[in-house]
Amino acid sequence: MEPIESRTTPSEPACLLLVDDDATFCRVLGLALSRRGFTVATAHDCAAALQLAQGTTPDYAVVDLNLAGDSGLSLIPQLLALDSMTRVVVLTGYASIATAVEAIKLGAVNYLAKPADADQVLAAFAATRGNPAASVSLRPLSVNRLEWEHIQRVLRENDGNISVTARQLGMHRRTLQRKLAKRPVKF
Amino acid sequence: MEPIESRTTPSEPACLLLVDDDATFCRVLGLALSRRGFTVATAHDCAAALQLAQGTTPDYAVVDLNLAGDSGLSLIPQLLALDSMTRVVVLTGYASIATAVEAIKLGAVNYLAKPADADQVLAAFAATRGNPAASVSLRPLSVNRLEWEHIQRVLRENDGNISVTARQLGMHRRTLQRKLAKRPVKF
DNA sequence: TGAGGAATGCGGCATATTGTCACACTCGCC
DNA sequence: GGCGAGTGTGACAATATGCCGCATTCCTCA
Repeated sequence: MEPIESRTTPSEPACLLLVDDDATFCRVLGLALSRRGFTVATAHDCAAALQLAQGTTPDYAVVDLNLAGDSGLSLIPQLLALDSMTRVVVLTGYASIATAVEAIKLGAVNYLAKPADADQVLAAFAATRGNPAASVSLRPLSVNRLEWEHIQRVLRENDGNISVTARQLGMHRRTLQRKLAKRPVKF
Repeated sequence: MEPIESRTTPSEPACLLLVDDDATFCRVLGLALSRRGFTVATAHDCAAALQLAQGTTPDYAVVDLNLAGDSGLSLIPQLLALDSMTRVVVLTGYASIATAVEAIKLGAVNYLAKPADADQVLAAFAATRGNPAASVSLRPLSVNRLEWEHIQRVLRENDGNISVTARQLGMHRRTLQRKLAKRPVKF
């Protein structure tokens, strides 16, 4: 009901660190976030992320888990060591309850599964203990839309390999083919 | 690989509170845990659980989420208020990342999805920051799993209102009911 | 050069899921 | 009491899916 509260102050734009090894994803989400008033810095691996964070400690951070090399999980305490006030949300395409539990224990304020848009990320930042509804997005994705996004994302990660994707997604290859054949993405 | 470390001391049996509205489940898991050296007390709702905890503050607690009436989620801070040293593990048949995040934020040390046996529960108690007992899978969610997570999240946002949730999800109410009635976790 | 191995595209079913309608019931409310 | 909204359930047709098979292409490797 209430509008999403922006945590940015107009006089002083909040600094946000975006860590994801997918350059395209970084660009798209980064642009969306900067349009919402954040000063966005992006990094594609842990080392670069830390270097950026040491330069200007970010107020917010969005980190992917499956970075090349080590896990983004280890980045959480490192960022918090630099500034314990940083609000870190984990955003990953390889979501699992186990890593979610770990991420929160390590100090992340929230945990999102891709696909997620900028508004969902903002809502995730706003989440506080005892106020779970903070992750409320005004319009949740329809299950079909969500499925489509997810399929596209995993397919891309597998370089378009339909067989592997179908296996990972727990569906039959024939079924995946048929879903992909249907161009119209249902609302 | 390494053997599960029991946290019970043989000289002084640890007290464990088991909260689940399923009487049969309580009996089976309770028996298994008591055989492993715990003094087990069981409760089927929040009120009874709190009453027991006020009598003898438990060292460990296993709480289900979907108790009749209010959520077991609210039980976590209440138990910790009585004794902040209590190690609380959430064990639910309707596991989702959203509730897992909430549970950990509220102070639970771990979060398990049913079905889980006594040994898994013990391992969950032993889990500490940086030493995740749970296996971290680096695999994308199956579409079914993703759908389930999404449904649970939206359903929670709507305070369990099935009709509204179905509309937001773009699926028929009847279909949502059938999905919810079905076995919750599919790989 | 030819034999695996893996992916792909597609047809055809049997089975499972879903959409749709209908009906009864419970609440909270005016 | 009547109204609107939500819920649980059954029945049935329309789709979707799982699962087979087969032909084809593209690799790799001996």
